[in-house]
Amino acid sequence: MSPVRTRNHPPDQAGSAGSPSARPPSGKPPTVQDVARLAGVSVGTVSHVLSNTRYVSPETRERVEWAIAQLGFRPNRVAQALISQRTKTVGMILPDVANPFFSELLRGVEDVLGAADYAVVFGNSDNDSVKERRYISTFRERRVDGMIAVIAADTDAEEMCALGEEMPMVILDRLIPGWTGDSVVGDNRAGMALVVEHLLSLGHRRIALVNGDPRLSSARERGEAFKAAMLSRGVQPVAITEGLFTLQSGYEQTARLLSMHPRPTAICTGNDLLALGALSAIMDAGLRVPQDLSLVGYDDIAYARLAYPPLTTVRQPARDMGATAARLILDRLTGVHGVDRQPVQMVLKTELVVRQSTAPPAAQPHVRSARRVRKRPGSEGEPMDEG
Amino acid sequence: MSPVRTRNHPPDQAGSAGSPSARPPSGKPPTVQDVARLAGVSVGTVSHVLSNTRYVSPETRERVEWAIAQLGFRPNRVAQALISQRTKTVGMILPDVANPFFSELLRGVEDVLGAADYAVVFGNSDNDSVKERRYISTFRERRVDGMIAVIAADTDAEEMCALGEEMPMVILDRLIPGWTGDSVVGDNRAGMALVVEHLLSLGHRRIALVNGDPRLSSARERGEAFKAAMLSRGVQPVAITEGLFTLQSGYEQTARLLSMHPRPTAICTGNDLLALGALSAIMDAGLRVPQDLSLVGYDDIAYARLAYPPLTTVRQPARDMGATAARLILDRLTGVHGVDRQPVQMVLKTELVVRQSTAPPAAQPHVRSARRVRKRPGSEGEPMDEG
DNA sequence: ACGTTTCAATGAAACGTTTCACTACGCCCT
DNA sequence: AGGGCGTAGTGAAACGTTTCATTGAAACGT
Repeated sequence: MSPVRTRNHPPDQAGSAGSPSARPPSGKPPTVQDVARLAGVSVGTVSHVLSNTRYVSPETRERVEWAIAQLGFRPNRVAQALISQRTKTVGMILPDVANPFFSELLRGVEDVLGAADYAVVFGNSDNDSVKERRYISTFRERRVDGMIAVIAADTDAEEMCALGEEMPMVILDRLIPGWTGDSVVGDNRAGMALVVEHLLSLGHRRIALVNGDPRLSSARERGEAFKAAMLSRGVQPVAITEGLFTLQSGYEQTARLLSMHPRPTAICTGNDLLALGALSAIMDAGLRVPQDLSLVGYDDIAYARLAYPPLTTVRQPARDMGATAARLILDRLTGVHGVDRQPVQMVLKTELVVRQSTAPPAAQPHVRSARRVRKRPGSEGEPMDEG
Repeated sequence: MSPVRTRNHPPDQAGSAGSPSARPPSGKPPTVQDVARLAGVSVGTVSHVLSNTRYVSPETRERVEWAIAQLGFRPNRVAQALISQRTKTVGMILPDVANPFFSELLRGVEDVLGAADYAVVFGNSDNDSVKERRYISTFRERRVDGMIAVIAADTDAEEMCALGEEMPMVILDRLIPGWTGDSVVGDNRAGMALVVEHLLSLGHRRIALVNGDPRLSSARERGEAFKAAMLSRGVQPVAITEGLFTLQSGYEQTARLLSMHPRPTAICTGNDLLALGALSAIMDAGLRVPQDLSLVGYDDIAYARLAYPPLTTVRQPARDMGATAARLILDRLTGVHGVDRQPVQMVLKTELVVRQSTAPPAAQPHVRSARRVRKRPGSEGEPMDEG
């Protein structure tokens, strides 16, 4: 049929051509050179076959593809990256993958980038801007094509902006004053407003807020929205306390609140970890949720629903947020707009998920003896960490 | 003091030498060439200064370091990788980062590898061997130095072994028959034996097991250990059911078990997600834990402790397991033993964590009307996913 | 004074791709 | 017949490092 070229072995039999590991175990993986030699063509031609970069005659193409299959050749992406100046890699910085909210973000990021044949490298900053800087530095040395970051509380804005000038970058979940590039956040103000609305409409008037670190925009915005929503309805917050976005901090802040007289009838929190910590403190105090006290979380991590009682909370579409950030990066990297489209700030919708941790306030709050005393978490050698 | 070399600008003033961004924004990052030119030396010398690969005279070294600082030079790791054939990158495959057990593993891996200046790239297989294969393939193209994998249920053993021949590889959490390379697992048999021991000594005799996919070694070993431990004490399991390691599956399996007459007095589970699902089913049936039924989890994910009641469970040192796997990889990559040391199978200790979901069985199990009926999870548009 | 050794630094090759300028060749047109 | 042209393929340069053989100079011994 096709004239057999004579330079080298033609694909005489398709017998072993389908087997991807038919190459001799020569130690090192085969290169385009090997393929070119076996197919009897130049390396340029092999490259063009691989990347569909130019027309190659059917016979030649077939020979090359046969040689590729024969050798089990896989292009070396390191070399590709060096020449093309694109690693098809995106770096992600987040405080802690073990935190369910962040791991959900990461999952969303990886879903989108993985499907686009990008690799994700990530680092845990532990909310420490020094670690954060270190990861950013190695990511730059590795020539990632872009970065997605959930920044620490004390991250330097100028530094980030400078970085944003250098490569596509998306700030995720937490804004930073002065950042003018792409960002993806949940609608913190709307979310917290829904919470306040919910509690007020249940009849609560003595409402407190247990919040995270107010240097984080997420905590700050939720805190401000809490105040604003309360005041706009003519209700004064009974207390606003701040700490970290951790179980431990939730426990401690709440324990303090519970000693107020009179007690709040409802507690809002800056995230679900705080709420779960609060729940422990409330139970340890011998109080019931929601009969004695209503409690609301924020984020709707998977475990909010599994708590007892299941937490009323504000759902943030964490996976979606991650996916959106990834799509923004991809858009800059491969999109038609090019790197210099207008920066966008995506604010994703949040919604109130009413479960069983909220109810109308008791007619008159009463102190009751501990119905069932749990040991304080942190005893029996179980420190309350960020979980 | 030192004779000023005349080829180029000497470091006349240290004034701006400390500022890392003193270079002109020339578009592309500076290279060793630029540094060499500015310092008036050859690129080879710059390389030796950077990697401490040979003695360089103090004056020359100083000039080079000055030039590096001046330009804000950072070595291009892609080029380094190409020439050195080592990317200082490790690939990790896991079923789902959003699963707290796996994200904890990943955290452990990243802690160790990040500290050793390795980057971690990862992919979610969703327990699908096709996706898994795809990630493995791209990781190979990217020339990762090694891989750590939590494999899917139907992963091909031969394929993995072949891969293990090619690069350092550690199998994590789930063994695979025929795998002879490094592996890190928790001591599933010992862990489950502790559970059985605990329940028996509380007086339980009607004990059931709710398990995950028995094609996974983790599920299989726990199941076998359950049977063995029971039988060795002369007690027959009342039921062993299998499904997936998910909340949903835990709910469904347990719901079925609860319709048995007489009911089991205790339920063991293959992991905490199953246990949390079981907990929902039990509460939906109007039963109390531990008064009517004892329940035990496995893994001790962070949320086991936050459930109501806090779960008695077997603690697996997930972060440690990840860290150990990472250290094994590092040992092969940089260790004194070299790549060809004997493979090791690390079996990490597990321990029973007794919380409040277990108690002696009621004198005579009775059916009681629903004390408090929770809506079945999965209603109100909240599917019970893997969480 | 001359050959040998040591030392610091140089310049080119190599890593495995992509891309670009070039070539050989057949074809068409006048 | 000869020039122009489109086509399929070639070979070398380039990417930014590391490494290795080489060089030039200074030091040293006889």
